[in-house]
Amino acid sequence: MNSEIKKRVLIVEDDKEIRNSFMVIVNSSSQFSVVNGYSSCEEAIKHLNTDKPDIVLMDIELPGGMNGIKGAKVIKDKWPVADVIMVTVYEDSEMVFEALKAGASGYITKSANYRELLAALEEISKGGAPMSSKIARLVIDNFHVNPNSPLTKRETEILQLIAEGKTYTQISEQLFISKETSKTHIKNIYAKLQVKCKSEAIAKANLEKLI
Amino acid sequence: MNSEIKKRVLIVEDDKEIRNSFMVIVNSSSQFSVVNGYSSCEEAIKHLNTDKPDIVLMDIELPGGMNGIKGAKVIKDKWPVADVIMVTVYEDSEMVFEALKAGASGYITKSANYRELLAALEEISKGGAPMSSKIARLVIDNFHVNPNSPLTKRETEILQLIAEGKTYTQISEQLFISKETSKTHIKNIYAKLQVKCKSEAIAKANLEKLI
DNA sequence: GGTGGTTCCCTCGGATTGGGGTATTCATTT
DNA sequence: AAATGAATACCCCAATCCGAGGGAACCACC
Repeated sequence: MNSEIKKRVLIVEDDKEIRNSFMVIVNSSSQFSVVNGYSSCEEAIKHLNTDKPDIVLMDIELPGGMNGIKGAKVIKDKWPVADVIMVTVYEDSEMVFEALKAGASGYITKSANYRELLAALEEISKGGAPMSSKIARLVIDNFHVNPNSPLTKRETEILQLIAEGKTYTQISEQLFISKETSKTHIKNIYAKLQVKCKSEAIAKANLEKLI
Repeated sequence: MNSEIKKRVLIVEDDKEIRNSFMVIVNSSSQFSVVNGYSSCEEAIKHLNTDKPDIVLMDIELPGGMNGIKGAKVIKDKWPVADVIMVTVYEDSEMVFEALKAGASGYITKSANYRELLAALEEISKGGAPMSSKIARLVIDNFHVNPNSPLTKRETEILQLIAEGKTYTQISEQLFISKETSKTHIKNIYAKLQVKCKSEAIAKANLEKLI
């Protein structure tokens, strides 16, 4: 394959050994080539316009001012065409979701061998989202709504409308019921969720995936 | 491998040919065996307690009263230990998310050959979430927040609090600003999003992934 | 016949909301 | 030096929304 059309890979990783190891692996491929490697996000961000990466391998646990999450956000902001793959030692649930929100499209561990690393690059190149089984399941499970909701169908329906910020009046209009009925339902929701205002109800509903 | 510890696979698929083909493939594996195959969710649900499936292969486009989405919901409700894999011809975005919300843990196409089908079963057995590259990316992209938000940092922060149902007063207390300042920010948010109440703001924010 | 879900009604006062202005400070940009 | 954008703060005002307290009817499913 001609080097002109090789995908440009940028590596941000503070551990020099890992960084070099990743560089060697990536450069060994006919499809990818490393355009640069940095030990901090700040440096990487400075040279985005000249590095022009297609793919960024971003360490999450970075020393100094900017961690990988924030780094991914800035990079996606300044150079949106790049696909970001997070590289981490932990598969911590909270961190995964923060990284995804920040714009990451893949998630691999530092223990990845050359096969896994190249597979991830290939996967993201063809429009996929490389990640481990565990993380895939984590992400998918995050969509599941709680099947053990204490709320009735109608109450859930109304809770959804509350989540959209609808007022009593709007809810009653939308569901073709009286305003008083909406209020009754909401009172029952409050009792079941043990909350005392819309705010708390929505917060609790999101927490327990009731909607 | 002893048949006693084979994973019990249930197939719900109205097309007899596909159903039989899937049955043969699954039974050819040493790890899995088909406990039953039905052409409708209703039938499958009736026999859940005797079929005791570990994995359910569920067709989405099912004729009659109950489609696969609703079917998955009921099955996860009545037999929660089962992992549900949706089987479909389309990779329609809306349908994917509905299926995931309903409790599905995997998503494969009907065009899957025996390798792909068995790979999906193995993947879900080891706690993963089998899906195509395209769907993985769809799901991951769904987490990304819009980097082109018209809102400032502070406004986004306040919008998040509104989404939690907080009132002006609560917001001002939490951010250590005056109540009037919260109002000013919210007025600006309304102007930028072209909405005129909290409800619409939240709905629009969710739609455009502003938070 | 009971239970649970959904519907409807009443009263009440205090808090919240949204719309209209204006203004200061600070940092960045031009 | 001027301008812009962001964040902060204050004023007035009317509408309504909210949460809490009751009671009650209808229907479907056990």
